[in-house]
Amino acid sequence: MTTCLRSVIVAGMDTNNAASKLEALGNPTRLSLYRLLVKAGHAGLSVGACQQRLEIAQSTLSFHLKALTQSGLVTQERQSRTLICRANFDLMNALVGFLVDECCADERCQAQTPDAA
Amino acid sequence: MTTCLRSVIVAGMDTNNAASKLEALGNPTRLSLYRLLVKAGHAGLSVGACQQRLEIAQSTLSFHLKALTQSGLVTQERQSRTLICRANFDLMNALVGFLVDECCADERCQAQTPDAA
DNA sequence: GCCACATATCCAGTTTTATAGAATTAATTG
DNA sequence: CAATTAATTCTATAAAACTGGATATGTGGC
Repeated sequence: MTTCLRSVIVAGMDTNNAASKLEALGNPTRLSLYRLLVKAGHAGLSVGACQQRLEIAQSTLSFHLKALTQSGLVTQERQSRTLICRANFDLMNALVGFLVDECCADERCQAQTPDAA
Repeated sequence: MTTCLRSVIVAGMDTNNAASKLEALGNPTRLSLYRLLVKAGHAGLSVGACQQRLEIAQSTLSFHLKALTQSGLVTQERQSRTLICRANFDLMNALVGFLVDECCADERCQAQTPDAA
């Protein structure tokens, strides 16, 4: 149905912005962590729960988690002693949108943007 | 309409695979290059044309282009003396699909996968 | 075969990541 | 305030990425 899939909105995203987010996801440990949170959905997971599942050193997890939260792809909410982590789905959608933005702008393409130059 | 957008197929993608592709896109220079090719669509662009637009050293472009082609995100076709580069849209779709795969598997979600565990 | 063109590889140097043990901060409970 | 739990920061080290100048390779024309 969609060749260039363009069904999401690109909101306030530029190249450097998007690159830093993709870089955050471009590490096996961080991607595993992110996907763990994607699966967990709105409920999220505590840092400790993530550590148990990923089986990596605490400091290593903290290092990668920091990268994901700083990029905005993961949000955190304190619940007394534990920190709940959640995937930021809106940002993911914006990122995906950016990747396919202006897809085939110089060509005919089934899924052209209405506002493409 | 879709909260977790899941309209593409995840084909032969695993975490390490996806991470290496995301890493390839997670650099401003490479992301600019990739988006240049996305805009160019099926017609693609020669390496020289990319260099003119990006204004970086030849060796630097070659370095980044190699990363993109090795990851499979960009394909190349020789036309006599020039190399035409094209974005691999199918792989991009697979990558996006992987990112949102099993989205909210542990939660109710509008766009659940039919085969999710 | 030689020359011009298009692109890749080699080779530094510099900067950035990734890892994890040890120490530290922060929040809760008694 | 001492003890406990949860998570981060400090520190060091090894590995990898990024850059661009110089050089090499492949391609086509004369």
